[in-house]
Amino acid sequence: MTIIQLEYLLAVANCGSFSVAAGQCFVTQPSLSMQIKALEEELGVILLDRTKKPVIPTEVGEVVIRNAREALRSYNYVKESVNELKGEITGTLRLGVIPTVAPYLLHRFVPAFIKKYPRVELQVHEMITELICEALEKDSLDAALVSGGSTHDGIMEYELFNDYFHVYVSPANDLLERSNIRIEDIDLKNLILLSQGHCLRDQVLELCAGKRSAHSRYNFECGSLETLMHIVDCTNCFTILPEMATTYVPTERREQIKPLAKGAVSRKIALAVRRTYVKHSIISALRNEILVSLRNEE
Amino acid sequence: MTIIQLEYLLAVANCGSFSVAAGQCFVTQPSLSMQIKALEEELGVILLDRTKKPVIPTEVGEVVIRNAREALRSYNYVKESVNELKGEITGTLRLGVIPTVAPYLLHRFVPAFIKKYPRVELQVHEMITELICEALEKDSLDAALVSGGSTHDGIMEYELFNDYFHVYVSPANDLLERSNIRIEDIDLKNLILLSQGHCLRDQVLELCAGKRSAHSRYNFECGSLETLMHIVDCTNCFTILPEMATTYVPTERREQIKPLAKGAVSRKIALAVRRTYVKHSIISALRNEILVSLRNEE
DNA sequence: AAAAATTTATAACTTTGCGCAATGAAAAAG
DNA sequence: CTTTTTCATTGCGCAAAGTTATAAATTTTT
Repeated sequence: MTIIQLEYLLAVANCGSFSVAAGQCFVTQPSLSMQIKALEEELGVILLDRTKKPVIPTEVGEVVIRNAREALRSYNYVKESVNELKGEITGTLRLGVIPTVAPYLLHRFVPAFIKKYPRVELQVHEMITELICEALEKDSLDAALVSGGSTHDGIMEYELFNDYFHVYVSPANDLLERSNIRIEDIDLKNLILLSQGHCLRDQVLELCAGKRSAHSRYNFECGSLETLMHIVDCTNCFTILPEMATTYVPTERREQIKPLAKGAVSRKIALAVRRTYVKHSIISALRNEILVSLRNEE
Repeated sequence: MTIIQLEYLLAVANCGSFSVAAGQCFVTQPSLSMQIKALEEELGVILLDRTKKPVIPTEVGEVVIRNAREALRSYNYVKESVNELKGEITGTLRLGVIPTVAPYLLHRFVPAFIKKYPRVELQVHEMITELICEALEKDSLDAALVSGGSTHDGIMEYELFNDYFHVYVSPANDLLERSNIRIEDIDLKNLILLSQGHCLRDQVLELCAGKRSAHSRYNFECGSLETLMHIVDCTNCFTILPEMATTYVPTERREQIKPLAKGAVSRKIALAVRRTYVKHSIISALRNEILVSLRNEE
């Protein structure tokens, strides 16, 4: 049983395919297959059910995979601990970012970060919260930028800042005249939402909970806030945006942004990590860099 | 960084010598030296100070060794978990036993155990509690039979049974006439003890705490209870024995054994394991076998 | 203090194991 | 039924880890 074999096993477990896993591990498929086979022979059990598509772990496989993940974690921490002692910020950082944060935050800190830490390979993956949580637990992400409070048990969050909600109103909507809007003023019929899976959608729905009127008859559900705004512009609807997203609204449309009356309504942007995370120094460098970038732009 | 390199590193850390470590790892010394060197080069730090005899870890080395131990633990648990699932009791069990327990307990369960679990290689090491604790923490023992409550923090104890204290009196001593003896009757001047390091010695001293008279003028301190009894026999002294040790006193000397008046004075024999121990199935099989052997002989 | 022994490092050679390319077999998709 | 996809099998090459032999340095012995 080698570390490589465990890595290959986890790769297959993560993506459900020998050939895809082989690609991710940068080896050929036969090479990976042989190693998995050797591992199964040594342990004396079948770990993966190849008859199913996608390939799924057997009962024993589930247990071995769970323990192998833990083993690789502590194994990698040996190297990591040396880097920490040396004060070196080196290695790969796989960062997940939710789609409603990525376009408004990444460009603020990424350039400075990669310049300051040239020995860190930063991999950014845009994905929704649910996938981020899975990935953090599976150790296929090291950290993620998410909306606070939307993660599971095994995940820890470092709060970064508050992101206040605003209403973005169509020029054709009556609310355009108002200087600020109360939640009570909102008519769900004219509210356009992000598609399912986005935590911002859930937060907006939460915000309007208690309002019993029917949802938007348009039922536009789209994947990016930019699209959402464009739809608002050409209907008589409105949507709710986080402050971040309002920064890049062109001047001629600034009038359409209205703060929510009771200003304390916000989401908290947080840096999420596995509870037993390992890359302490890189991640604290990242956290610091994000906070610095925010301070600079205020 | 390979698992082998970490194993070699731990071997050196445990025995303080490259050549001895190589022997323990069943490879030649150059082979081990090369691997350690490769590991140091990869991590970019010196792990071992070879100028000292015995070889000691550097500051970074200490950290790496600690984390490497943890990594190997979880690594080995992958295999172990499969054995548990298969219900197979296989592998090596390194069992430490304190010297005041070994001669009276081992023969009761070892034969049955090795017969019942032929695929377990049982290695018994007689050593004092302090060394046992170190060995459990360093993962160079899997489990140990000790006197309850004498272990450190990272160690967990499964209590097995009570072992009551008795007084063993010289035929020349006045106490010989008594049917039982109170602690108050004990004159420390005539008490013979085991040598330092034995937990039984400390327990006996604890028992007599508060008594302020001088210790035995003979100051015999010996390493085995058998020797202790022989010395008692040819002086006018006495000693305190656990019940286990009285089982094999010849009939003609049985008169010399006196229970302690308040019968609740005992040590508890326990099976000690590291808090994060791994060989669950073997160890629970062992525990069970010991308990069965006790039941059979009562 | 010199000699012997012990311990770690280095060098040359051998073996083992992992990866690759090519190919076969079986199942899923068209 | 054919085509495509996916995993398994085979044979070959290279790199990594092991071995023996030997050097260098330190400790122990005489």
